[in-house]
Amino acid sequence: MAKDVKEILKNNSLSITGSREKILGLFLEQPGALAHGDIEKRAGEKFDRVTVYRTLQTFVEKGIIHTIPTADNSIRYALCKDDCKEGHHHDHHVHFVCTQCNITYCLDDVVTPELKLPKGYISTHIEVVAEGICKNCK
Amino acid sequence: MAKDVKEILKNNSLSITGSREKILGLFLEQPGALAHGDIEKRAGEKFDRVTVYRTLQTFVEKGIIHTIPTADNSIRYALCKDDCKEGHHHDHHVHFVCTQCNITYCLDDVVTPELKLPKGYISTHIEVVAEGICKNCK
DNA sequence: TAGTAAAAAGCAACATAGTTGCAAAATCTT
DNA sequence: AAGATTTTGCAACTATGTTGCTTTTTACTA
Ligand SMILES: [Mn+2]
Ligand SMILES: [Mn+2]
Ligand SMILES: [Zn+2]
Ligand SMILES: [Zn+2]
Repeated sequence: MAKDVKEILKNNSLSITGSREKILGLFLEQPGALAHGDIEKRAGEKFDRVTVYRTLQTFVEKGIIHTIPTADNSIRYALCKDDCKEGHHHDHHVHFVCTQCNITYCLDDVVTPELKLPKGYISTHIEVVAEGICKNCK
Repeated sequence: MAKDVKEILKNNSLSITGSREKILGLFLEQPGALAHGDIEKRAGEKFDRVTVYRTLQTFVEKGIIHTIPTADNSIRYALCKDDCKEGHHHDHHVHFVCTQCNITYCLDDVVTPELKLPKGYISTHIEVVAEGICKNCK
């Protein structure tokens, strides 16, 4: 897994540093999304808060992770699929927040539905976040 | 102002106070949603920050306004329709954020679509936020 | 309409979240 | 290994949100 981390960083022309390895590793070793707080708790003992902010920002810009808006106003981050490139994301899938275990899932196979918007509205991007009970908690 | 501020407050058994009149008035006198910052800027000169927080919280609890999650992690608030009651919201509509004028619209006529979730996932609530250009900006 | 109980507002202090500039340290390139 | 470049850590700062307590305002009733 540590090898994968370095490869992903290289593929995105990012220099290999401790914080990037650690934080990217956190995403790879578990399925759900992570809130900034989670990351800070699990990586922030080794790294400065500012470094965590800047690392996440870099990963988002490079298309390595994407953000997920949630109702409680705490941004979550999750790994992108390979087709996301620098400055251009393609994460057109639905997200699911379990109200029991509080895990946020990327439902990669559930495509964002089409919407019939009123006349004059042109949408470039649609975010869908479902809330409920996940397969492990029911 | 279509509806009377005082009447809405009375109907929700809320006492009539300066901050509640002012803040509810802000929502009634314009079509879009308001971020906390907007409200503080436009009402906060007369009232304490804490009062603004508590007033918004009260309005949400009473079903007078609802929150809208957005990608930039700043909660917006918008008026509910009449069928929202204390402790029980029914705002199952799509929201639209214009990337040009930055207004957030409640598209009351666009109902949240059904989703085919993977086996085992049971959703209780779905949020849909579309981003793009609104009818006034195109 | 004045008196009173209850509710809300204001204030201060605090906690958490996020940003910026800059010097020191680490990484990459040759 | 040396130098150029990038990244980090630190400090200081702004913004956002919360809590306990006192004063003020509101709603109600005598
Ligand atoms: Mn996702
Ligand atoms: Mn709405
Ligand atoms: Zn769960
Ligand atoms: Zn617009």
